[in-house]
Amino acid sequence: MLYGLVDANNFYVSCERAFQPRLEGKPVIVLSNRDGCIVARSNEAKALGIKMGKPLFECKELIEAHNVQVFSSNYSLYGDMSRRLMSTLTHFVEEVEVYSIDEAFILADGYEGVYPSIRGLGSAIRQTADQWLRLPVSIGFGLTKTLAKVANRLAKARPELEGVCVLDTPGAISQALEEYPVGDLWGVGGRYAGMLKRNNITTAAQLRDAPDDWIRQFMTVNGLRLVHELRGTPCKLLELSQPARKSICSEPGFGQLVPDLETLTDALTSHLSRCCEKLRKQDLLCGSVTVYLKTNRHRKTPGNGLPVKPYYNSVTVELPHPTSSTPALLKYAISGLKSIFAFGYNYQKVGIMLTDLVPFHYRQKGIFVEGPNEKMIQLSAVVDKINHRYGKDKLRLASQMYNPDWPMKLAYLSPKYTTRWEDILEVK
DNA sequence: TCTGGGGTCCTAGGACCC
DNA sequence: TCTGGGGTCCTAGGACCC
Repeated sequence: MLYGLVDANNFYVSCERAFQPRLEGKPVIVLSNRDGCIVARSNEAKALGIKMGKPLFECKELIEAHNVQVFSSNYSLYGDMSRRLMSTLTHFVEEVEVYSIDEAFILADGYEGVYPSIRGLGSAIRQTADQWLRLPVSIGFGLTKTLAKVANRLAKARPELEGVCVLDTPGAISQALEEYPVGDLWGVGGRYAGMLKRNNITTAAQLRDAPDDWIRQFMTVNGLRLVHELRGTPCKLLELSQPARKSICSEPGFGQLVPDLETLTDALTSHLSRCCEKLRKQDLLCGSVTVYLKTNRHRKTPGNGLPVKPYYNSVTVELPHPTSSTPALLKYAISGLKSIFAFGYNYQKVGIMLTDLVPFHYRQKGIFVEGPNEKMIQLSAVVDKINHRYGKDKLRLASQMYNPDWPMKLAYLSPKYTTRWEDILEVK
């Protein structure tokens, strides 16, 4: 039995390319929400030295000099392509864990009769993803999820493997781990990588051979699980059903600095509406709401170079009973915002987080307080339906002003090829 | 002289993931 | 001028209980 990790290469870029073949072979990048940072790059863009997470404006010159093709995030398209990719996988294996928008773990077991080898299974998946979706994917197989991750990265890095890497023998595993930088392991971020380096651990093999007590002490039980997985003992199993969400949040920036409570309330209403839609879509109720407010930490005062008066504050308001009604939650959110608002700052973000989530069917009426207002919840569901049909925010609360001056930065958006009738390609 | 020994719950902070 | 937006898990320490 082997774990497999199927990962779409440069996923967002590949989604754009699937519908615009002229982008093949050219440097392409995709931006974060509101066109702020670079979140996906084609191999050609990577080769130019365009870094992940860099703000767009810092790369302007490089982009113009090399005619890099730029796209805003088109989540309708990426989400739909992701769903199609995951459903393609179920044609090959029974057990699929959707791990992220572009990755899935699979369990490859008992397919020897169908495919000549595990490599054969991998190649078949790759070929089908290309044929059905025009998505390039890489596949790694290993004794554990962590080893499958390692194999996946090798499949991407070594062209001679043709997108499929199998680590199923002690020799192959050891050799791979001896050359594998410890910082590239799943579960080792910048902090741990630095700490490990100071202790002369630079390869995955050295980490695998470190004493358990030491790992436990400095990397907690998560580190210990990682080490056991490297040794071939599965500690992270396939999660076939999506675990219930524990929180839902929204904290997009404004794209400009905001000093007044009125505009903050407007933004808060908009974020909350978004969160509540997610909440209802997942059939959940929310028991408490946290609001936070912050200034821009990047902004510096000219002259001394110190950050402009920073401010951060947050407040959590518990609801008398869980609800998913937008107006009901908004009342508490706005009272929270008022309690932490301070004059004299230019705010960059107002964020909102819904926590204490419970499934809708758990709702119960309190003994001394009224239960969730069923009519208000039904009303919100109707609003969702109407907005789904006629467009985002067609129906909205009055405190969410309609402000056409706000620059909605999505300058490079591609059509929603697969989810909007008007955007479907025509074949002539 | 000698000053108990269990628990639970909550929060903040730190690490990580895509 | 312009700097992403979601999530998860673990631990230590404090408050409180009997």
